[in-house]
Amino acid sequence: MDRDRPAAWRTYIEASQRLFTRLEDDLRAASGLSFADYHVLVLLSEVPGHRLRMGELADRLVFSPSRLTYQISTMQRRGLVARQPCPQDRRGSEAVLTAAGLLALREAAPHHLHSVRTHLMDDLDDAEVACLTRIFTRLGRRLREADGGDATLATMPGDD
Amino acid sequence: MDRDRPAAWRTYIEASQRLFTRLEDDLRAASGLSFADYHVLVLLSEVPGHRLRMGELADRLVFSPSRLTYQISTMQRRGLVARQPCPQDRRGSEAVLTAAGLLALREAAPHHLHSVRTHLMDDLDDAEVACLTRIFTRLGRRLREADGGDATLATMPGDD
DNA sequence: AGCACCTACTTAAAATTTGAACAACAATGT
DNA sequence: ACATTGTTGTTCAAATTTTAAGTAGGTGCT
Repeated sequence: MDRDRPAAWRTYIEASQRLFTRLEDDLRAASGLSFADYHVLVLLSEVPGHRLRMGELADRLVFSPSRLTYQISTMQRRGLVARQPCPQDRRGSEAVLTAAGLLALREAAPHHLHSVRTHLMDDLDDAEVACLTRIFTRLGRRLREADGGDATLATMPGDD
Repeated sequence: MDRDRPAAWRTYIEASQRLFTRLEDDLRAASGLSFADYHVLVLLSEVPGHRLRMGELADRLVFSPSRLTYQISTMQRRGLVARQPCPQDRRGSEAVLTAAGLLALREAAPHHLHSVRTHLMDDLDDAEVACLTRIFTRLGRRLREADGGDATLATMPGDD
């Protein structure tokens, strides 16, 4: 079984790549939103006040700070979000969901969810969904922890 | 259970993003290769003659043609691959693995595999690996079919 | 207060990716 | 042979992303 693990990894990464590409194409065609746009809107819509600090948003999106700056700037130009100075900390700013942004999300969500169902979920039985959730919940938790704490790769075994 | 499926999807995509970022950082630190570089080297190393047509390589990498052109150009500059005209079809060219490229791969592989084990595989039990493989093998097959024959070929039971 | 050092975000320049247009060739029909 | 259409890969400009500085606030120490 141990020899199958590299194969498992490659299967996973290639199919994921294809899936992301496909879902992004669908989303863009249906709503004009990129994947990143959509995720920003979802995250903001879920949070009280519909606003998040830039840094917090970057963490959740797994984006670099400057990438988020650019991302929010373009969304701001399109009226999907606004940028406001943070009251507590005058260094910071917050991204705030606008009415137009919320509307765009409400418009796009059903298409996107349908797309996710079609391309991924409908093909999975309940046990597989459970397994997927379990694996990636655990993985996500571990990686988030590692990002904060000691992240170094353990010593290399001299295997070849 | 149906309400958990969007959550499952988001868990999966966020953890995947973190994982890819992490593995790429490790790979780059250990070998100076990007994820794309590494993947190109792996694909070429596995194929007879260590050469692939540009189009074929692009398909397997899930890259656009022009992105592959750029990717191969940079690898060519670094001596990891060479570009040769295709004998059968004078329109085409092939990417060929060089000795230096093969060496770079042999050098990088153990680090990378160790990284994959550390960040993903060691955390999964056998049942989870099996589940992961099953899900993404099926998904990959379905998406490849969808990408190719839009209407007529999609429903054909392909013999591979 | 004054000063060294963080932190949060932005900006600027370089690298990468995309998308449309292109050139070279192959395949097909006349 | 010759025009017609489809493939294969490249090129160029524009959009996106990364990397490296820069800016403006905060924090803590004396």
